[in-house]
Amino acid sequence: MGRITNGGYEKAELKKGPWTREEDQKLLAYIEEHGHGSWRALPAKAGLQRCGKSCRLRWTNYLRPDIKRGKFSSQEEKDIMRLHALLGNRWSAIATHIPKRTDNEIKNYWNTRLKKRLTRMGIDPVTHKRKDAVSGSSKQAAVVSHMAQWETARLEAEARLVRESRFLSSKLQLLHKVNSPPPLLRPQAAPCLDVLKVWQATSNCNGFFGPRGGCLESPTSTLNFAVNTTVGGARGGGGGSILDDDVVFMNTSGGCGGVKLNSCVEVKGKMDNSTQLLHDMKNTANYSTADYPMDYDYDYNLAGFTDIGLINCDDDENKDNNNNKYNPTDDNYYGGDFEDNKNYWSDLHTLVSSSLMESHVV
DNA sequence: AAGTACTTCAACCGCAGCCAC
DNA sequence: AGTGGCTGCGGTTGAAGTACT
Repeated sequence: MGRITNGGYEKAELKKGPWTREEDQKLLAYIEEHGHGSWRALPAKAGLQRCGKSCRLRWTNYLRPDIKRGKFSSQEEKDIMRLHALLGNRWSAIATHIPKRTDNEIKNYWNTRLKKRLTRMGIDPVTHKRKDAVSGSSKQAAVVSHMAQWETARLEAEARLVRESRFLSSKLQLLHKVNSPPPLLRPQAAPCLDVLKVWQATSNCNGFFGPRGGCLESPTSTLNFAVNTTVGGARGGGGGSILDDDVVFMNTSGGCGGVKLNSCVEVKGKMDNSTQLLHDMKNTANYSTADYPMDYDYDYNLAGFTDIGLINCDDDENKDNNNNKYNPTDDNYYGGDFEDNKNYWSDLHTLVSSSLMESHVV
């Protein structure tokens, strides 16, 4: 090889390719003992002939104890569909909303299965519209764009929280060292300023708001990870305290068509629990024209989105593959081969697209 | 049984962005 | 402001597994 990449800090003789059990054990043992700290320094300390990047990837995508492996549930499929329709190929953002799944796993699942199924149905997996349909109206495009903007704003807020929590994070890691168990860092439910959460919350579906309360966690969610690393006590259950930090939420004084999203996302002060946060978000979701922070010239009925998750949405349907209630990745699960599942996918697509089309009240 | 095509997914690559200096 | 270290992200690859002929 002899190749030096990434600015030259990754040396050439490092091992590549699949990880062995022994390597996994070394990495796990080291992180359990010390936390990962600097990924660059980790391989030498852990006795691994790998680059830090490879170690990070292995940990993030495979070894972390809070990763759910195995087949995706139908609820997860639907969530991915909705999120992809909204966010596009922003896998890390999507992973933020799919508990215990990594961005890599979701990306693979999309590329190898969901995208193909949509394509075979004549649905453009990029636009989520039927290929023979007229290319979307500008309003629909605006809706998607604005929702993506909203999510972007939220992610920016997340990033800021992460930055601001780093100081505390390092201190807590020290505490972990003293008071084991060390940072196996199971991300607990972190409150999430999340429009999708609102959709779910306003429906009867148990999706993102599981029995534990608002449990939006992702192995790759920097917010979740950081928040939990930082706060430790920021538990789910909807009532857990969130970071003692500024909270971003929607401007409530914008008025219809008046306020750009960027100006709407602002620090409004400190909020002491996610229940309050959710309450505010739900109020926002009640599409009061005056409250809704987007600047297009029609009302945007979020309630339309809540319907997306309602098919097959009872808890029984959401049993994961561990109890083998169904095999959601098997095309046969929905009653035969792909053609037989057309209804399922058609319904899903209809919900995704119709909620975009019909969700505004003219 | 053997060869080929297809599928899956762990892992890699390179870029972008953040941060410290 | 510029630079380098480092991490995170999305696209891509390729080995292994599976299905098909």
